[in-house]
Order: sequence, then C-alpha cells, then structure tokens
Amino acid sequence: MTRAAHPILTPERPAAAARGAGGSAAASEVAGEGLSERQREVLDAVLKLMVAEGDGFSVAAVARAASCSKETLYKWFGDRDGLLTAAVRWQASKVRMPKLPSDRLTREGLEAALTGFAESWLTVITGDLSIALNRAAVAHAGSGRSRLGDIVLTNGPFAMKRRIEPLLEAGRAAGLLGFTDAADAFRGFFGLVVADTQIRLLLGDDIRPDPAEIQAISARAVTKFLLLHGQG
Amino acid sequence: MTRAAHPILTPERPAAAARGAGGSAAASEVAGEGLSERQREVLDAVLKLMVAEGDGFSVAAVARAASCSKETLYKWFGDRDGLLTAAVRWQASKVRMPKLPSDRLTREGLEAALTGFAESWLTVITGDLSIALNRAAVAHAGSGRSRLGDIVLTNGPFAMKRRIEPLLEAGRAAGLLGFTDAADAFRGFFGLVVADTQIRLLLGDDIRPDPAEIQAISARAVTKFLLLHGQG
DNA sequence: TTGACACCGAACCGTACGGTACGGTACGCA
DNA sequence: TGCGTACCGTACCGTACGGTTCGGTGTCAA
Repeated sequence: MTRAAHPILTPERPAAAARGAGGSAAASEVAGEGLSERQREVLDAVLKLMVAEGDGFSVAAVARAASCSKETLYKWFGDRDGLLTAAVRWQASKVRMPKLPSDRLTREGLEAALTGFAESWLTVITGDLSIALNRAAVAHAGSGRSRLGDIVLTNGPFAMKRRIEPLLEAGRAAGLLGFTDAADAFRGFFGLVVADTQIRLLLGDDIRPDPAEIQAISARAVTKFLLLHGQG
Repeated sequence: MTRAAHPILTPERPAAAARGAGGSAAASEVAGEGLSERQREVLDAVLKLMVAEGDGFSVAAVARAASCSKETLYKWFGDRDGLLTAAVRWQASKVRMPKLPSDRLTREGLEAALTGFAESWLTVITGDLSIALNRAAVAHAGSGRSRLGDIVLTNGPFAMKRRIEPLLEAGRAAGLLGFTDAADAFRGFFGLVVADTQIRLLLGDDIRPDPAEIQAISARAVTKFLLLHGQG
C-alpha cells in the first residue's frame, strides 16, 4: 500500500492543489482532478458505504472501512460534508456518456443514438450507486446543509440535457425531427425514457429492470418520441 | 384550546383506537382516521417543520412548535418515526384526486379529464409540502429506518396509476384510445406530464411553475399523449 | 544518523438529540 | 371538596457522533 502525495483539498473548489513537487511514485492523474490514489481509495470506500447504509454512516465508519485515520480524513476533506462532496464529485467524474454520431445524421443513426442514450441513462439511474447518491443529494437539498443537490443536478438531468439537445438540434437541421422548442422536446424525451422509474426507485420500490427490459423500454420510448417529433 | 379524547396510536396500524366511550366534545372524526383534533394540530405542526427544516428537526422542536410536551408526543406516537409516519399518513389522507367523468366518454371529456389530472398532479408535486415529504421519504427509504417510502409510494405514483389506468381503459373501451399495454400507456402519460420536474425539485432546483405554466405543460403533455394513443 | 513528513489508531471533548421522569395545572366527575 | 386523568414544561440521562489531539510508525532525504 504505497502512500502518495496528498494535496489539501478545498472542498468547494478542488483547486490546483498546491502540492510540493511532482509527488512520489503513484500520484497518477487519471480522472480524479488532483486526487491521489489513496484518496480515491478512500472516496470509493465512502461510495460503498453510501450504497450500504445511505448517508447515515459516521466519519469513524469511513475511517474504519478505508483503514485510515479520522485525522487524515479531516485534513484532506475539511469536514464530513467535504468528504461527501468529494465522493460525489469523484463518482461524477467517472461517469461517461455514450458517443454520439458526429458525421451526417441519418434516420437510423439518430434513432440508434437516441436509443443508446436512453439505455445508458436508464442503466445509470437504476444502479445502486446512483440511487444512493441521488438519495443523499435529495436529503441534503432539503436541509440545505451542502451543495450535493447542485452537483447531482449538474451531473444528472442537466448533463443529460446538455448532451441531448445538440443531438435534437442536429436532427432538426438534418430534417429528421420537427419541433419548435428544443427544451420541450427534451422534456418529452426525458419523460418517455425515465417516466416514474427514478422516483419509484428512490422511494424504495425494488423494480430493477435488467438489461433486456432496459433495451425494450428504451426502444419503446424512442419509437414514441419519433412518432411525436419525427419527420417523414 | 379544548382538549379532546386521545386514542393511543399504534403507529404501524392506526387501529380502531380503543377509546372509552364517545369521547368529549371535540372528538370529530372528519378524515384523520382516529386522530383527535389536538393530534391533528400536532401533526400539522410536524408537516410545517418538515417544510421549513426538512426532516432535520428534533422532537423537542416539534413540542415547542406545537406547544405540547415531549412526553405526550411519545405517548401518542411511540417514537420519532411514529410521529413522522403519522404526519405523512395524515397529509396523505388530506389529498384528494380530481373527479373523473363517470358517464359515457367523449373525446373532449377524455381530454379534459386527462388534462385536469395532469394539472392536479403537477400542482401537488410542485408544492412545498409534497417536496418536503418526498425528500423525507426518499431519505428514509435509503436508511431503511421506516416505511415512509412505502407510504409516499402508495399515495403518490401508485395512487396516480390506480386512478389513471381505469380512465385509459375506459377510453379504449369507448374507442378513443389505442394501446396494447395499459401499464405502458400509463408510463408514457406519467413521463410526458412529470418529465424531469419532480427529480429537479427534489434535488433543489428552484423551478416553481405557476398555475399558468402548469396548465400549458399539462395541455402539451395531453396533446402528445393523444397523438401517441388517440384514435380518430 | 537525524529530522521532517505523512500517516494510523485510539483516546478524548463538547454537544445535540432521543427518550424518560417529575412537578405542576386544568378539568371532569363523584 | 377531593380524586383521577390528561396534559404542559422542564430537567434529566445515556449515547452517538463530529471534530481534535496525541503517541507511535514507516519512509525519505540530507
């Protein structure tokens, strides 16, 4: 278990991490903006705890699970909220959206892209980790004690919207889609894909669609969407 | 402030409340299954606190807000969870769904009923109280510490489904709608109406559609739904 | 070898909260 | 008038948790 350099994080703004020199061997910079290997381990432990116990866990439990001291946790992340926030950010940085076709759009390409997106989205939001994180974010949004809600909102619905709307616009430009308001079209797409799935999962209903069901639901949703907005 | 008879509640199952005799003057039995006037006051105070502070409040805060003693709260509701559960049940008992047309369905009647339902639903879920309750229920569903999630699920999405599906079936029977799977049709309707509104609200986005917007959204959603499933 | 550093593990502190107990008061009833 | 009951307000208790401090250990660089 090699130790790595450990930048002191400003939980709000990850900061350029004023670390001295390049750090020792294992300070790789893959995706977790300025996080050391060890820190990522710790954050993964936090995520695991969130799935298992849903935000009710103590900092001591994190220390136990990650085999590190509370002192280190507080030094790295400031306080419990900073720890949670960092964990959610870390998870968000891991999620990748599917590739969208960049060349000229065909009807089939558009349909495939939309379906792929729907499947990907449903797979994410029905996952244990997403459910746990969304639950925590919702709870925190209620008590206003942190910005977890913002983060999840940004990396959840908003991120989806930012990715989908250009695709819809491209579809319209290519004469494949017809709509007047892109936001409204997105709303329709989101609704047809997600429907009541997410809120039911968050409320504890244990519908867990398997990949086949997700494919079927996505296909139906895209069919409906194209029925509403398809041209030709 | 007149005191009323106070049945000891079994939080799980409200029970027929083994009260002695009819109770004194003010023990009216309007809607809150076996709750005395005073108890309903207390539960309303709890709901107010949930809106204001979102489940983070202490039992002492409830006692303060409702001008009653903690001892009484524990006597009536058992523990903090019982108190919350009773409050959510009490609120659920107050929500009324819109009337649906019972006579022969016309195309206009169906459209009006669907639109009315959509408006009603959006009005409910964008309300402060609904947001607060859903947040609490989601949080509790995560830590498995109570059955709040079930209650909200039953009185939320499931209740909507139970009310809408017969309407859809009636529409199909009257030749106004076409679909093969009622559950799938409901899914579509729910999605088109709610879309990302609820999850965004729960996550702290402060979109608060006013009645005019709700009407507009509902009308568009119903139009789309009828485009997908309308016959003729 | 020595010192600085980063970390672990455990003990510690203050507080907040769930839950209980108790004294005091208003009221119905015999 | 006196008793029982239902309630309020407050004090109290135990515990759990966030956050701090400290002693001890491994590592690296001078």
